[in-house]
Amino acid sequence: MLRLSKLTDYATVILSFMAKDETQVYTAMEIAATTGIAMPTVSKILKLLVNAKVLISTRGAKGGYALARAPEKITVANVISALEGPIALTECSISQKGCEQASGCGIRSNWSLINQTIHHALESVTLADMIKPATVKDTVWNQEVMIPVSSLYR
Amino acid sequence: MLRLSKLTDYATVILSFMAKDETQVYTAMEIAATTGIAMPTVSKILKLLVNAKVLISTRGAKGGYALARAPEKITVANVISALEGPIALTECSISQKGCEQASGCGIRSNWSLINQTIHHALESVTLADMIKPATVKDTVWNQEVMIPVSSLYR
DNA sequence: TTATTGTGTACCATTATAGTACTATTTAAT
DNA sequence: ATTAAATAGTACTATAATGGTACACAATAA
Repeated sequence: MLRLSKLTDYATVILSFMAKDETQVYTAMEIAATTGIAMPTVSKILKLLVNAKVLISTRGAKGGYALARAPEKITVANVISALEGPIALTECSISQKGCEQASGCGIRSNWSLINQTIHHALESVTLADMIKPATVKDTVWNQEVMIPVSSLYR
Repeated sequence: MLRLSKLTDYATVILSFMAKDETQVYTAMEIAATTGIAMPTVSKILKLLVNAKVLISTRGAKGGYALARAPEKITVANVISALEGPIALTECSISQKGCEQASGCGIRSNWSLINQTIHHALESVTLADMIKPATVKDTVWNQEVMIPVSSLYR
């Protein structure tokens, strides 16, 4: 099904909430209460997003989390790789060890092209796009977004 | 990691082997022997590919499997959905049940755009592309393939 | 009629995921 | 200083998904 993990899904919900006021500092508890996601789970996700530098945290009393940069600069690819590690479809796109299929492994380099295409697609959508009303009109999606595949080689 | 299952990976190996002679009928055993994938696993994958109409099978003695159509007409999206069901990133892109996040679910329709983009990317690559030598030169990838996102709404 | 080959379903073991718990660390307020 | 409010990090557990296997059934050619 080519699915994302539930945690990644939650992360987008959390981030889209936080993006409503991009400079405000939210505590994990606030976020849990507003989104309806269980507190420990929220906490786990926030930690991962901090490690990936999508969020910044301040510890101690009056601490909390805030976006590390403007929603326009946070891509879906950022979020996914924060939660799930490198974006790649097949095992051997990440590590090559022990991949010795007897036949037909000129495939690999072609997979990597597909990976890049998808990665590119995911990088072209930002958090700002995601919180726009979905009226399709005047979203970035409506402006003939084109993906020049050759640009992947640069 | 946005990963594909191992079975899907195997499927591409199997199909790229079969595409070498697109009209020949191969038995599951032959395929297992050539690819080095365990026979029962090969069999399972072949069954799924038949159900998805990527392969056709003939039963009985002298039976076996062959491509259902030319490699140019078999897309990566076909293969993935055969093995993993509908291509969609989030649960609620498939079934909507019980998705009542307290806040911020104008997101969903935007996810569906991303889904479509990725689906489109996967449909633009065929089995024929995958078995081409990976020399990048004169692959379809080198011809400024562009994906007009607005076309997704048609 | 028999050997060969695919079909379908059910099952099990292993792994990954989601979720939880707990301890340590940092900072603001008193 | 001390306390309370927060995040950080790590380790653990239960559940679900995945990969892989087994077996009875169906179809076809010789």
